[in-house]
Amino acid sequence: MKWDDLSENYCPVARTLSIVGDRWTLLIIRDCFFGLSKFSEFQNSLGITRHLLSERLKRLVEAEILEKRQYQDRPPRDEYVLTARGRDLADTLHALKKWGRTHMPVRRSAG
Amino acid sequence: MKWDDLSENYCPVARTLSIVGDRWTLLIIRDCFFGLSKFSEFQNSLGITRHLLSERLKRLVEAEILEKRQYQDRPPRDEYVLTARGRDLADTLHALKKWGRTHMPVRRSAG
DNA sequence: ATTGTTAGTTCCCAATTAGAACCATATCTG
DNA sequence: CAGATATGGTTCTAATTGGGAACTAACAAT
Repeated sequence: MKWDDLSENYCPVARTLSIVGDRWTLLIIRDCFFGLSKFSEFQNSLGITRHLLSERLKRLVEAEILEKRQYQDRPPRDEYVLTARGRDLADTLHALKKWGRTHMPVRRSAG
Repeated sequence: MKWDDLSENYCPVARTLSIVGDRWTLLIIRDCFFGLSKFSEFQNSLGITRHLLSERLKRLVEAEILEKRQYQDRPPRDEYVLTARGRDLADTLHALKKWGRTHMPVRRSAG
């Protein structure tokens, strides 16, 4: 199956998943909602390899979910920030959060 | 990264994604909401290989999102139906659907 | 000039996925 | 009963994707 084909699927769930349906993407977007924006911040937060992070960020920029912005000149530094489209994924993240809290509570050791 | 480790993550989004965050799982669950329940129904709907479908269904049963039920004796036939836990993923699917409709509309040919 | 930092890219090996073939159980046809 | 068909898988091999380390580039600090 080619996942890009899903972007033309009749089902809107499938179309959305063609962009955010892989293992890392929604975690990156979650981090954006937490205010992270720099390459190294994502990397430290997620433990993702630079290789994959680079690729995923590129896809998210192409999908106009993130916007790449140079925030300083010397040295040139970019940050990745949510677009309006990206911010609209808040509902999805809230739903995932709610399900996790309800159905996968963390048992924490006493104390 | 071992995705099973995510199930212990402090973040409920990450915990949820440890189960449903791969490429096929949410599409299978979507099909369950549409009323599909048999192995071959999922296979025809998704174009997934039997191998992967088998593996994903097993994981979903282990995660108690689907329940495997024998619905006839001779020949023995099973169906996979959503549990209460599984039905609670409705919000997530609705959020994905809404985003897809809004941000990835299908351009259909005229007529 | 050397070291450090950020943001990547390249390379190679491991793990996952795809696709086809195979197997088990049971029904149907004759 | 033999042979064909259907469902629900498992097994095998090849291709794709992911992981991890090393390398590169631009610049700052010392």
